[in-house]
Amino acid sequence: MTAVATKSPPENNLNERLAHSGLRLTPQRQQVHEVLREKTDHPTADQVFMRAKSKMPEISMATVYNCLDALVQCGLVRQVTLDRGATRFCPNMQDHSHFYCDGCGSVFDILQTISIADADIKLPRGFRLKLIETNLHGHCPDCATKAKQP
Amino acid sequence: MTAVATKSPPENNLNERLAHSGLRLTPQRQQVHEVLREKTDHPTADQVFMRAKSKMPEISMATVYNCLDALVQCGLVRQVTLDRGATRFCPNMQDHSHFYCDGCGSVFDILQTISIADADIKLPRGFRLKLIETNLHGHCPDCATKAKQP
DNA sequence: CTCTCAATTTAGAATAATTCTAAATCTTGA
DNA sequence: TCAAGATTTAGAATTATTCTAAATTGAGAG
Repeated sequence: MTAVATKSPPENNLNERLAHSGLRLTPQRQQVHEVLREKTDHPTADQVFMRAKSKMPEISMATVYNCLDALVQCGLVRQVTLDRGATRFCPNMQDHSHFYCDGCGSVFDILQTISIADADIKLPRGFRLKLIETNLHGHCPDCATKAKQP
Repeated sequence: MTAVATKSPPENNLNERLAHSGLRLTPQRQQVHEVLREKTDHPTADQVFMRAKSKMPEISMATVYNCLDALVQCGLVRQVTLDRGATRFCPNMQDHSHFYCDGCGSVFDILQTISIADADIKLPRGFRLKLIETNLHGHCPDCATKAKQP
């Protein structure tokens, strides 16, 4: 459902969203947000740290975690936990799911997904459903080929 | 799809499944499997370790991880990663999903789910889909109530 | 404009989760 | 009975995340 989400305004959106959650717009939060939007390859906190650091050398790991948490809290970033490894972060808030390759661990964006409306999930009384996270597991083309003729 | 999974035979199933993946049945693997079936509350590796240890005091953490990996590999146990915390383990292989409360972090089993067939996910050429993991996020009844009047 | 307060950032220590290592033990099949 | 390979073990090592306390920042009051 939900036709194409209202095109998210570029950057000013950030300030608004933060404010709405009672958070301030800081250069660090801006930087972290930018890093995520620049390359949407589901980086880990550590990768975000390194990328942000190249632009803003004094930024610290703790701040990166703080910023990521702030962005998640105000709904601009999603956390993606697919396996035992580090959590990844995704700035795409449009409905989409992730394909995780059990072979090589790569993550692929899959635009198709299952919306809350379509799913028609019936929860016990009192539960408030906010988000359905759909993770697809299997083999990517490369690993699927390798698996056939080892 | 897949009508009710063939009722899994009690324990002998374990040997069969392990063998099928070229793995041996060991007392430790048996114990870990038992621990998981005893209380299906999605324990972390550490919790499994403690429970197994109470029955088999010499078992080590490394072995617990080994056993869990073996059980996952041969399809008797599912890994559940819902947040930044430790991975949880679930011995219920029937289709079901997990509800994760963003408020208190509790995990609830939700029997309803979306099967591969129902979802009708269209993947790019070459991808092999093995499993759809559906994680529901939101607030459990307790936390939903608290959120209303803070 | 200056002061104060609360929010935020920072470095580094601390903790938690997971993996690795090398030696000991066990199992299986020849 | 033996050899080879699988498995377990303790503990070290690594990785991921959180915590702490001090320094910095920015907004609003006066």
